[in-house]
Amino acid sequence: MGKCYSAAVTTVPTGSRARTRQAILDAAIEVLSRNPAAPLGDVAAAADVGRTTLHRYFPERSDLIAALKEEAGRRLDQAGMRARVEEDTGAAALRRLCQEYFDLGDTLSLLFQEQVSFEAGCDDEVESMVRRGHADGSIDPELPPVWVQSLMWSHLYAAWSYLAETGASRHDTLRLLLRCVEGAVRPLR
Amino acid sequence: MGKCYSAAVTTVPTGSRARTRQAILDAAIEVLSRNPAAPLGDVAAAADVGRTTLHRYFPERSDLIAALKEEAGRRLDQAGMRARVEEDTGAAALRRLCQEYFDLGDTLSLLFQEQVSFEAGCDDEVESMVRRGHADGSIDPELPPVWVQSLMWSHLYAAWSYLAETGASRHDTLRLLLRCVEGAVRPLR
DNA sequence: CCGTAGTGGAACACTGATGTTCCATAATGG
DNA sequence: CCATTATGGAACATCAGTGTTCCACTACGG
Repeated sequence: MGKCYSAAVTTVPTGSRARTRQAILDAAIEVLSRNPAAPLGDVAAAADVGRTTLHRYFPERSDLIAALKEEAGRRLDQAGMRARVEEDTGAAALRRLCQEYFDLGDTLSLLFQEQVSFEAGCDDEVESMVRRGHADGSIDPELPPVWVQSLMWSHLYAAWSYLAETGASRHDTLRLLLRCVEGAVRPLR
Repeated sequence: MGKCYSAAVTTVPTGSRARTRQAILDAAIEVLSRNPAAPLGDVAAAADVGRTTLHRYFPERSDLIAALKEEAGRRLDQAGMRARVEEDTGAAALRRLCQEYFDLGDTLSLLFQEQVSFEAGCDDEVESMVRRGHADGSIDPELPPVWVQSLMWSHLYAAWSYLAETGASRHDTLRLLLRCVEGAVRPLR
């Protein structure tokens, strides 16, 4: 909000354009995360813009989807950065990554609903994180990196749906999430 | 397959009708589990029937969906029966339940894709199973039953997507699944 | 105060999915 | 072998979402 882009030389959004564009993207994330087949009119309404305007920014639905993937990818990357996955034990890093992803909220739901494959997320870093966990004994060596990744996403999904179903607090849900991921990946004894 | 219904008095499927109907349902599960928005023509094609025939059995799309929910619910129930969730420790029962659900295959994917809420599954039995686990020390009492249920589903999702992504063997995937559910729910020490 | 950028609304053509009707063709059972 | 039953295909009207065009309105900066 209120972020001010210094005008670039190329055809880059002036203040107002950027704001509208962002409003549309935010609305799209919110609406399409609940129903991936929602009509564009609904997105426009949620963004508080006319359908015409939406088409002005994203001529075709696929353009919007593409921009959405990009946006989600960006947020995912940022979350990955914040988690500093290369520090500490593998399990501790995984814990931080889960927390950061958890905080993404609707963006997360979008990733589940749409086909935005999770490969988007920095695959390699996660893999090396898991391998480090294997080595330092914080992650069971029997669990392949890809599996751990799959596991993390599914736990995030669990947490998200638990939140939606029970109306539990974000805080408690996060605790359960981290507690169970920890238990799932650590060596059995 | 080959199940023979004794002709009832009311308008009940004769042999052939039942078979066609079932073929359509099976195809619908397969097709719609991959793309919930797939056109009915695709379902008909997968079932090796004309679109006309499909409409003869399910006049509207919503009718097909309803029948699908019913079918999925039935299979879910059967799986629940087979798991005998009221026997053994809570964790052992949970383990069996996971395995039975895992074996449902496409039906499972359908449950994820469609909005067929998981409440369909025998909620109460699962809850008492978890409570039993709390009591017998095989499931961490800090984990609410609904959370455990959420967790189970998400692990099943993880397993399914892992299978799809990596082409790992069903057997190995199941092992990972059970291993991690076990670790996730058992008391920390 | 005027010009421009950004916008919204109405109207339109187009497309793909849907649901219906009608008819011709197997298959099935008595 | 004939009547019933189940089916597939073609043609059709309908509908919702999409993408486009055009015009009017507003805000804002020079």
